[in-house]
Amino acid sequence: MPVTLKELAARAQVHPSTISRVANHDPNLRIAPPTRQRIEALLRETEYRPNGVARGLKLRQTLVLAVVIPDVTNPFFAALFRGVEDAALPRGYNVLLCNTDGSPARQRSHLQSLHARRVDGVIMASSFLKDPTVRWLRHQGIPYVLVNRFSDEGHDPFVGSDDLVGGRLATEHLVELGHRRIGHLAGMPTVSTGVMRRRGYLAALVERGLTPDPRLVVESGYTEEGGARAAQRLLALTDRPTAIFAVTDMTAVGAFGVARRMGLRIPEELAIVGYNDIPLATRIVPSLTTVHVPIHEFGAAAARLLLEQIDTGEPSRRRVLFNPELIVRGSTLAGAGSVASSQLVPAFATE
Amino acid sequence: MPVTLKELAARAQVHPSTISRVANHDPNLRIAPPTRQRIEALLRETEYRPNGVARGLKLRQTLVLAVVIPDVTNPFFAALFRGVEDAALPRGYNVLLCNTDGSPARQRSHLQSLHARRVDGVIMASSFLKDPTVRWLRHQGIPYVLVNRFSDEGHDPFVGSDDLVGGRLATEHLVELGHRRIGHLAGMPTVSTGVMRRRGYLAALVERGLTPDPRLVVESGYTEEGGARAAQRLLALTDRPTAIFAVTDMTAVGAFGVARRMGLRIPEELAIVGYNDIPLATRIVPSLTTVHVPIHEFGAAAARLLLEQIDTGEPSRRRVLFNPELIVRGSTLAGAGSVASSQLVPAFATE
DNA sequence: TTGCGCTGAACAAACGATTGCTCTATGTTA
DNA sequence: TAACATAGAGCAATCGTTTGTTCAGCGCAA
Repeated sequence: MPVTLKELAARAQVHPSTISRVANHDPNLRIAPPTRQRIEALLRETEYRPNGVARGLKLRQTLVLAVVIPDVTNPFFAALFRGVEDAALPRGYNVLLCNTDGSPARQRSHLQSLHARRVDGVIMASSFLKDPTVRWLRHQGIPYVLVNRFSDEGHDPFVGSDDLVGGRLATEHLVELGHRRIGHLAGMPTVSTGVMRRRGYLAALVERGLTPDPRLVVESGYTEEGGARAAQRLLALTDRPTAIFAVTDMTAVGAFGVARRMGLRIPEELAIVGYNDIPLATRIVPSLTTVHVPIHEFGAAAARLLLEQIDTGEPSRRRVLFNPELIVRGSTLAGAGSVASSQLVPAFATE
Repeated sequence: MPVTLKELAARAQVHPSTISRVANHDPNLRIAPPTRQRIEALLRETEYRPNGVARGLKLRQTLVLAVVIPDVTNPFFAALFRGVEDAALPRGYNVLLCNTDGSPARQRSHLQSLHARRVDGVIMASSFLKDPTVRWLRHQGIPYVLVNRFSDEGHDPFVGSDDLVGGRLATEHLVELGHRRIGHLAGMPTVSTGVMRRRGYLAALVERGLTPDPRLVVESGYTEEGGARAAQRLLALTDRPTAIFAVTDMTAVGAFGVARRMGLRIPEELAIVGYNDIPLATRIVPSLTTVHVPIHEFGAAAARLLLEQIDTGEPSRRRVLFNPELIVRGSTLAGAGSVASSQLVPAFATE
């Protein structure tokens, strides 16, 4: 249905290659002005666009990137994706979105499919610490960038923030507020964010002279449901914590729900700190104290790092790190909610 | 880098076409058992996967779909996308995600790019009532399905719900609660959901003997910011409404923020109804009364309708409609929040 | 021995675009 | 006038698969 070079060639009475050169603005093309005009008119008239598939076959580049994440329904990953798309689009790339639901099998199957499609590069935000699929990517020579979660010894191009520092920041804040029993909704031991934030949590406790209590660390995974489940276990303890550091905002939201159903007032009876500063953090009541990371910028930086590798043809080992930043809101400091929120509301609110 | 048919052919001492037939399990292939085994062993050993690009060129199908939405950062569209992916993946399709930010120009540019890539089909959730790009899709013969928003006279394959009914449902609920002055945060007059829900709102008022007041209808668009802006205008009226029907949950959330900053208690001083029932609706306090639509199913049904067209090669005019359903929660009925929420919480909450 | 029918593969033409190279006029210079 | 440079195109290979067709060789019956 769409017009091809051959058809245009027939109509313009020239060879297809000539059309191709005109369409691609070949700089050292010698052509008679009338011929050029005839062809250009035809190109405009037919709105000719080269068949991307044929072009991809010949040029060995598809102008397609892929983003592999656990679940776009999680606002963190949605924002991350936007960062990637916003950076990739001006360069002519389109972006495939692959949700793994945290399943290694689904991840593997996605990557194989992406490889068969010859995508130009992969941005992965769903990697595990020991991740065969990451090694597979490396081995296949597919350009890739890890984002938010690193893998193995960190010998991959990576964009993220220092989760150790972030975990410490969050925990120190709670200690400074006077909390002695601080629980942790921990991520998975197979995921870098999980181990690093937990490590930051433990380091902060020890540095402040508190003795970590293993019963106060409950694995929650990264979903709201997991957070709720874990919070429930934590709050069922006879000597329950007065504060919780949740590995992500979504798990913190899960804890919120449980606290509300138990009738615990936040922050008076239970202080909660999250991680990532997703938009939802300012919409719940009280607003959520959290560790801010530039999510959109994560995606954009990852895209740039990936495109750089694609351009140079060289795999990179660059690591782009952003500083995590504590944002104090109402879930840890009564009154801070409104303060923080008035600082954070968009301009329209002050009209 | 990846292995090709030709290389395998050289190694197996057969012609590439033979390898291809074995790899594709050509049913009427006659081949000597030893040869077949030799080739199959080679295929397994090298983990051969046909080059999708070359395959796409030859077979004229890319096994790629595209989803075009305003913004995946909006939970509604994120869930919609998951619906599409979940239905398309088992059929071997991957899905491109395109965000338009509501800009017709960006939408047009995306579609042109998708066309050049020869995606097998497009699912569009960002269409306008008069939308040249929809007509362009039709004209180009690209299989497509509209979802949530319809276009033109509705002569397109479509998945969604009856927004007129939904708007009426929401408004009737408020009337029945005794509200006389009911405001409407209206969608855009260029978008079907906007006009239909507004029409439903007006119909409900008239049917219940109330006189619509034009000043109570303020255009908000579909973002939280827009909702906040519009709500602010509405609540600044001397004779301000006691209830608001917002065209979407996100705009309702914007109104929530404004109400809170103005110190208005919800639902006592201001009742709010949203639309779509996104997950956020149950996470805010009080939880949001809203018109439920099966978002994930929208996406899945759209994908099925699209694949059906791709399979048959025939454009469809089928319209898949789901019934909108009112979910009463705390933002209109004090106390209903906890009731509704206890009905809606996942199993873990009752442990 | 000729001819026929199979089997088991190879052959070759697409799919559309890109690009180094070749070729033919024409124009220029010696 | 002969030699040569240059402009303006066409030629053809290639990217990796798919698939209709051809073809060589063999067994077997007439």
